[in-house]
Formats: sequence, C-alpha cells, structure tokens
Amino acid sequence: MSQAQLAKQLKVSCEACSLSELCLPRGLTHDELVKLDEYIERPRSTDANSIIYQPGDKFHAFYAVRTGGVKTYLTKKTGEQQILGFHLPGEIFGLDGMESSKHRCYASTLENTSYCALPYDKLDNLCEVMPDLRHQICHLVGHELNADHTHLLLLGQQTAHERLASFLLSISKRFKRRGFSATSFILPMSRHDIACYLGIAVETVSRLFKSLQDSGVVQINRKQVDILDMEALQNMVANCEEDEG
Amino acid sequence: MSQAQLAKQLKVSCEACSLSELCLPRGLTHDELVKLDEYIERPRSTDANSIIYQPGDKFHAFYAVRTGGVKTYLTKKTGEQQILGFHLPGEIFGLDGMESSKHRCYASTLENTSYCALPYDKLDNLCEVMPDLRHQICHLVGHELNADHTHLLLLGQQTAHERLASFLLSISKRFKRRGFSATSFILPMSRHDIACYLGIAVETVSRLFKSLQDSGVVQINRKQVDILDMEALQNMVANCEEDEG
DNA sequence: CGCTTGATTGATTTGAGTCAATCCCAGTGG
DNA sequence: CCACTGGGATTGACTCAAATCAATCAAGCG
Repeated sequence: MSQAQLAKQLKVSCEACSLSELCLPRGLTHDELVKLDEYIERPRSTDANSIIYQPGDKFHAFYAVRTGGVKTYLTKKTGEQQILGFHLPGEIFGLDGMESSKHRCYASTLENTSYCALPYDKLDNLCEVMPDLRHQICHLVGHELNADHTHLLLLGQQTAHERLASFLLSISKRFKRRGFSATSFILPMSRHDIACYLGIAVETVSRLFKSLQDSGVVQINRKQVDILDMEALQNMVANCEEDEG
Repeated sequence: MSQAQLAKQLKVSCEACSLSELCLPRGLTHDELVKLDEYIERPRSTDANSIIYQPGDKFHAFYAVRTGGVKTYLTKKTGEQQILGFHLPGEIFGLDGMESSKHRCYASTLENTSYCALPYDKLDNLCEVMPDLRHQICHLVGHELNADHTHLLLLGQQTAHERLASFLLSISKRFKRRGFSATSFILPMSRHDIACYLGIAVETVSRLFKSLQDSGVVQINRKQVDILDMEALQNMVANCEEDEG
C-alpha cells in the first residue's frame, strides 16, 4: 500500500469504515457515531512483531484492529508464552487493562497492522449519555469472556486433534464474518503462534496439519489453508456450544 | 445454621454486609449504597450441587456469593466438564451472560450456598448516574478477564505439579483476603472438581497431593489443607505475574 | 451395619513432547 | 539472474508425563 493510500485510509471515520458493523460502533445511531468519532485516535500503523503494550504499561484505551492482526499473550518467567487471543480486523483488544488501569499482558502485531485507539476515559464519559454505547461495550466484553471460556475448554479438555480443528473452524468463521471465504484463506500467524495458542508443540501442529491433509479434510501449503471437507472438520470437535453472537 | 439465623442473615443490607469490601459495593458512598440496595434481590439459599443457571437460560442478573461456594463450567458433548472458576463469598459470577443476554455456561453450588442477585437492567440504569458503580463493575469484569487469562496460562503452559501449586496458592490468597488463615483451610470442592479446573485426572490430583505431603510442603487430610512451607509452594510456580488487585 | 460415593494407590499404556536432522522458501547480495 | 543464507516448517526417532484401567480404602449415611 502506498503512503498516499495509507494516509487516506487512516482518515476514514467510524461511520465510513467498512468494519463498523463488527466493531465498537455497531448498533449506534448516526448522531452517536459522530460524537464517538471525535474521540477516537486514528492510528497508528506498525510493522510485524512490534509490541503495542506490555504488562505494567498504563491502560488508557481499548484498541480496534483495522488491518493486519494482533496477538495478546502472557509469558512464564522461563520464557514460554501462552497466546490468549488473536485479533483480526474489526476486533477489540486491550481489555486486560480494565482491572487495575495497568495492562496485564502483551499485545503485539502479527504482520503490518493498523489500529484505532478508543480512549477509556472518553468512553466512560460517553457511557453516561449513550446507553447504546454502554450496551455495545458490555456485549464486547461479554464476548471476550466467552471466547476465553471456550479457549479454557479447549486447553483443558480437548485433544491436540480437536484443538487444531477448533482453531481452523474459529478462524474460518471469523474470515467469513468479514466477507472473506470461509474455506480458503491465509493464516496471519506462524506455526509457533498457533502452537502457543493451542498449548501444544510446533512439531505437533505440523504433524496434525499433515494428518488432516492426508485424510483429505484440508489442503495446507505454508500459510494457505483450503478447507475441503468442512463437515468432517466440525465432526472432529465434539465439544459443546460456541457462537460468534 | 438454624432457619431463624438464616433469615436474619439474609436481610442484611449491603452496607451492613461483612463482604461489602470484596463485593460490588466496594468504593461506593453511603448514598450510592442505599440506592443500590433497593434493587438487590436478597437471596436465595440452596443445597450443594444445585444448578443456579445453565446454558440458554436468560441472563437477568449478576450474582454475588454470600456463603458457601459456586463453580462455573462448560461441558463437552461427551460429558467432560471444564471448570472455569470457583467463586467464594464476596465474589461475583454470571458475567458469561453479558454477551447475548443468555448464559453460556453452567453455575452450580459446591455446598450449602446463599447468594444475592444484582439485576442487570437496574445496574445498567444506575450506571448512568453513578460513575463509581460503573468503575467498580469495570474493575470486576477486568478482574474476571485477568483471572481467565491466568487460568489459560496455567492450562496451556504449566505442568501438573505447577498447576496444583498455583491452585493452592490462589485459594490460600483468597481465604486470606477474607480474613481467614492463609495456611490452614478446608477446600470447598471435591478432588474431581479440582481435577476439572486444572485440566488433569483425579488420580493425578491425589498423587500430587501425596507428593507435596511427602516432601513436607503441605499436610493434606481429605479437604483439610495445611500449608507448611509457603515459600516452597511459591517456588514451584515459575510463571509470570499475578495479583488479586 | 452394609451401601454408596469419593479418594487413594498401583500397573500399564499412550499422546504428545523433546531432541535432532533436514527441508524449503523469502530475502540478500554478488 | 541466480547462488547463498537464515529462520520457519517439516519429518523422524525416541522419551516421558500424565492418562487410563483396575483395585482397594475410607467415610458418611440411611
């Protein structure tokens, strides 16, 4: 993308943004949107692997991914990381700062990424006069909690096979929601990141991708994924409910 | 507890409740508390193993444990459950309903339990005029998110030994915060529940308790736990930050 | 006092991790 | 334009932590 194109894109208001139906503005009226727009800090574009915030940093805003992708993670003292979530365009991150006004985990970019900042104190004030905004924030926070719960079920009770299938289905669903193909897409994260998210070893990810491919369920080439048999993939996940809401 | 005692306790207002410093009312002024108190549905006392809500139930309130204990959990179709959290007196649960106004997980009691209900629509209205309440709710939600994140790190990256040590330390810390001993307490949940929370087998829980006991770190007798060497326990958890805030 | 349910203990198995080579591609520089 | 190189990805051999299977054991309880 050229500098000119980038600059143009970055000026886009929430109302004109193609992601608004997925993002914080969802469900707000025109007037509400105009008010909200005033306060949004329009971004911020960074390379891959740059850290947006880390534990101890002051929490002053929620963030919304515009292009690219972000991972949030915690680390053990020994260095191993647990990825808490991947955040695709239109998704919010940064909620880990709500408890104490300090962030508790790391957020870093998976690739070239641009994102908006939604200052917390401004949102808080707007909540007084905009019930719709309040409800939308509750919805987003609730979604985050439920996503974490699904992730807990995955890490605690699913086999490596089931984990990888769940992961592919989750990514597929999210691409679909953004208007992209649900069956053919490019993974924005490395094998290492997938492994850290699923709580398994990188080698296991490789082996399982191969096994899925050998059984004709998917076609994998590096980061390019083609789901050949969606139903088979879904059958591998024998767990309970999940929904994007 | 006799019926008379129970009835008396149940009438206690938030302001008079010994748990208010841990619970939703934390940080509110007298006037705010009086207003809040009007809306709180005072409880609700149940036996062990009774289900408070389950997936699909309409979400209409947050709940605060007064006495006893509650677990929230998800299940796989095959029946295995993943416990998402244990909730002790003064702690809030029910946030899983925020996304869609339907609950997404199960909540059931560990023992004889009483709890208050905090109707969501009333809280929402109060948020308009009580910034302190808004902030306290954000704090609680943020705490829940961070607790889930710590749990994800535990399930994804810690060994069975580390998990059990983390669990004991977490329970110890929470008892201490409630004014009880940090080193001698009675676990409110079964071995099975501990196993489901930690993502390991019941037999493993038993073996690890024995191993901790053999190495002189703790003394375990059924549900009675005595921590003999707190420092050793803490050294077993080689992971990153965690704080009760 | 037997019965039921939860907890412990032991023997054995196994899914996934670890260690150790390659392999393969993207990016670099000649 | 192509050889070189470094880091992610794959593959294979081997190991091991924890699961599973299978008895007891202990403690409430009707």
